[in-house]
Amino acid sequence: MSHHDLKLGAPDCGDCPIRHRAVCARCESDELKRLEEIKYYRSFQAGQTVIWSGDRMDFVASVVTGIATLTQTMEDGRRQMVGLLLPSDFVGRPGRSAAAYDVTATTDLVMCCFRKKPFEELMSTTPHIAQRLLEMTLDELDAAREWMLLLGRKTAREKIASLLAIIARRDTSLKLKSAKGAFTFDLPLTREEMADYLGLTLETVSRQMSALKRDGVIGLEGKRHINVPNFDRLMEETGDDSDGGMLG
Amino acid sequence: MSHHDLKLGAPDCGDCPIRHRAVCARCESDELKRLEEIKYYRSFQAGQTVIWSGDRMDFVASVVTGIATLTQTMEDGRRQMVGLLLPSDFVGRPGRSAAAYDVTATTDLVMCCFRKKPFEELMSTTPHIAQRLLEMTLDELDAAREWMLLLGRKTAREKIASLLAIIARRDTSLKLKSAKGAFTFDLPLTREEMADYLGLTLETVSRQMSALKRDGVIGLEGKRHINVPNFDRLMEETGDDSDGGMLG
DNA sequence: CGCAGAATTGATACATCTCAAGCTGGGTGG
DNA sequence: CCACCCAGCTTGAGATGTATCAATTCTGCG
Repeated sequence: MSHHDLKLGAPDCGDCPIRHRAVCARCESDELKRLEEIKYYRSFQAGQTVIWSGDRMDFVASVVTGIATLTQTMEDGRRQMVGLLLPSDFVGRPGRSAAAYDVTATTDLVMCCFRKKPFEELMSTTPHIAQRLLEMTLDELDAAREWMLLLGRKTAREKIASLLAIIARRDTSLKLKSAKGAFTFDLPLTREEMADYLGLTLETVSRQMSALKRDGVIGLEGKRHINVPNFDRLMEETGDDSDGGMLG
Repeated sequence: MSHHDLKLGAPDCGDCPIRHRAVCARCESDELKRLEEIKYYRSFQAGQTVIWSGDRMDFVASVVTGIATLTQTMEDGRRQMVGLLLPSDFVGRPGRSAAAYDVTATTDLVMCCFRKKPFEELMSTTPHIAQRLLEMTLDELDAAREWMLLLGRKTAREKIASLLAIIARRDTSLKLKSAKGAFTFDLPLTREEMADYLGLTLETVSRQMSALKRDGVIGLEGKRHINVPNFDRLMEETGDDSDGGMLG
């Protein structure tokens, strides 16, 4: 364990910022207590690898703060991001001993880890964890299918617009939003990471970002700070249905 | 309900060909009994739509025999397949009232349907169903991520080879296989459906099929009957790691 | 100041798409 | 039983979007 990968005394679940959205969301206080016994925090610096595909993985975890990515790499180096993990998202698969993907911290990252064995035992005895995990997994599957449409059928411009909309929407659901109008956020990804998310090259990402700026869809301050004068305009560029598709 | 969409008296779960792989795989006989009370069979002809995206969906179901697809369609008609449902696969999401995707029978299809409300109640009381559904959903998520790599980074030739390998492998896991060597199967998809799966046009699919035939990777008898003289050769064309990635 | 990583921009190559013209095989009606 | 028909498929020629290769230009930081 390097000094960049710190195991920390974990704070109380009661104070946890993701308490109500993570895999533990539905737990009663006695269940929470049992989780606390098997949990520990780990921190990673931006750019650090959390785990390599194929490595033994003896824990599962929730992202507490920061952003991590799941990527697959082909033998010749082609890379595709297959997961973007935000606070409260879950990493690892109960019942699997090796990591299936590379997990990387793209920002400074704090994870709440559970030793896998006891976590699995806990899962089989307390339905609340399994229920919540099922719900989260179904949500991820829906997101993956949306992503497949993007990868298979959208143009480069639509892909960029879609990614910006996804990040903007997430940010907006946390912070408050100036109704309907302009707002602002920071890109948590480099151009190359955006390219890996979208199935493009970083040059194409750069060109399309410039094009969206030239056309007034977005504004750029520095490389990472984006402002969107008109969210509806951005949405038009994504190619998606206007009504966000109510799934109930 | 048209005469092509028949509701049938459902046979006994004991005789069910997917009993050991479907969502009911882990159920005890008393749980099975309760499932039997809320289940009914429906049949569809090849080409029929099971349900349209956005429609009210008051059941969930398992595919018993045949093949169905999930597809998303953009306003201008671009289509992307996001799921390929084989016998024992599950359709529908507990806790959601509307279908999120178009579901279509690509072959004649028999589904074992459960009324959604009672199914959800059953799920919350019997952990075996939820456990199995979680496992199946995690498998689907892995498959979706594999698919994302295909869509984002593989060439047309690699996409075709990958799809053929997937179908071949599935067929082989059912039927017996002539060890390592040549074998044979039927494509359950039209060229257009293959294109929708792979994020290509049907012309590109056709050209690459011809190229793989010319290069001796596959043989074609008619349009749909494929034979693979050397499975390893086909695998080399997929671009995937040689060792099938042990996930344990 | 000046270096290094990140990003932009340009010129060209190439894979796939698009549009268009035939082919093929299985089913149907005369 | 044959001719026709039509959906599914193949093949061709040319257009186009994105990748590739190659310079620059930013930006933050030691």
